Amino acid sequence: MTGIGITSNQRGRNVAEGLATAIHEHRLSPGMKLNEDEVGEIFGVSRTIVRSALQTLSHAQLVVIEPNRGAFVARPSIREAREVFEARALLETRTAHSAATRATPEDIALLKRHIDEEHRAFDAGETGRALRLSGDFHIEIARIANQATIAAFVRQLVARSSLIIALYWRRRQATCESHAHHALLKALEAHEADRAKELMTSHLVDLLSLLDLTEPTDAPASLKEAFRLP
Amino acid sequence: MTGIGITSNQRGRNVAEGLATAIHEHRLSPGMKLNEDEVGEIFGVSRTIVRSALQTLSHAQLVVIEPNRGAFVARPSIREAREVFEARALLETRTAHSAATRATPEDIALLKRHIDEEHRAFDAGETGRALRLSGDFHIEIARIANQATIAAFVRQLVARSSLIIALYWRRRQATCESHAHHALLKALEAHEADRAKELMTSHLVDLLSLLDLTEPTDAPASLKEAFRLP
DNA sequence: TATTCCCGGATTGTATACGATTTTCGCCTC
DNA sequence: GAGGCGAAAATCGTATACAATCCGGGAATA
Repeated sequence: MTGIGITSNQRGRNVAEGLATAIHEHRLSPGMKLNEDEVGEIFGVSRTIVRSALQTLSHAQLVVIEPNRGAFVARPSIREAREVFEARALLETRTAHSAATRATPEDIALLKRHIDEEHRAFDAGETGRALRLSGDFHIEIARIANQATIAAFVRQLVARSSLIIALYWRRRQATCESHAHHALLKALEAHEADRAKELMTSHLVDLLSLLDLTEPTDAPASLKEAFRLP
Repeated sequence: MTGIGITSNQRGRNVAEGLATAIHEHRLSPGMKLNEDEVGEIFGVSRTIVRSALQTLSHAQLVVIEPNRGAFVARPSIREAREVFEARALLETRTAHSAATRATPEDIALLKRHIDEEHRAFDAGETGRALRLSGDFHIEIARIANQATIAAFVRQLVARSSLIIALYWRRRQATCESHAHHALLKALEAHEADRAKELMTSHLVDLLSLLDLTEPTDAPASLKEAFRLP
């Protein structure tokens, strides 16, 4: 569930999701140019559809459209990085709290499977997929909280976090992640709302503190290889 | 500043703003069909631009696009109404608090002028404009809080509130509004952050409690008359 | 009269054509 | 070799054409 906003346009939605997933899995890096013809060729659609998808992504702030110059994968500034995590702390303490009071055994089971899969992906060296799954964990909690409006914001912020991590994450200890998620899961399962809230706060503070918020190095790459085409 | 998300498309942006303002001022009612040709004719642009604008508005959840059926001004459900005000309470307590610590004399002066204009519009019987200005007051506070990420969310929520009010507001005492705004202003001016926070909370709770959250009556109308065309 | 079916008009979905703008790159000058 | 200039190529912005879909109304039937 790598959801962006609601598009009516089914094909445009598919393209947007494809690009978003690639961004979440760090196959597309911040700053990369998204040429309309090229994207269209990759997904087998016309520029009309591609433009619709790019507009969708720009609303989610995953993409920046520069007039007459084209669309680029967004490069969140240091300031934006802080803002995103601050907003997440504000919103996700709420979702964690609410999810703890509402979580059903099925929800817990789902989250467990999520963590397992995240672990497996990480052990298999599929760091991109692991990263995406780790974001999905937060989105799942927002869904359980049963507040669609806030959940939509969280989805957006998690997506942007993925770009922030791509830009500012330089250390390699990605393991702490799943420990924090496991602790959160336990709190949710025991319906300890206040504890879940605190765990979420410290988890997000941890994440932010692990970032190296200095000017990022450039990391260009090719669009086609992100989608494994010749 | 009736801002929606960032569109590159300048013309599409203008159309989106025009429609959004009309929604804020209750000239376009929830459920109204937004025919692409008709909108295009009103703004003097082709359907390409209109579609872009409608997509923008659908991301802001001011418009719902039903595949193969067209775009309609959104009709927030009772549940959505509660969710929006709950999210606003969460986000705007933060913006109020932060704005109170940061507000400069210029900010205060701007807010004062805002309230005055709101008053004037209300006294002049321009309830639509008064309504929009009252929303802008909240957006201005979010701007002063200097947290662009949260401010963008607040803008969206304020815009949706306008639809909610159009649907569920049945009493006629719109006066309480500006009293609450005035009290808030005083707290901001005195840098009483905690007080500003509490005032904001109770203001939003008040607003929600003044709504009649029962199934709304239909209120159809014509698109062209919303823009005063023959 | 109520119901179903089918067709024509209206409206949306998508591709494509063409003008506008930017980018690239060879060439000239200094 | 650096820098500036200009034309060609690449790319984006918008309108329009055509296909796909939906909607409403009238005829046929029971």
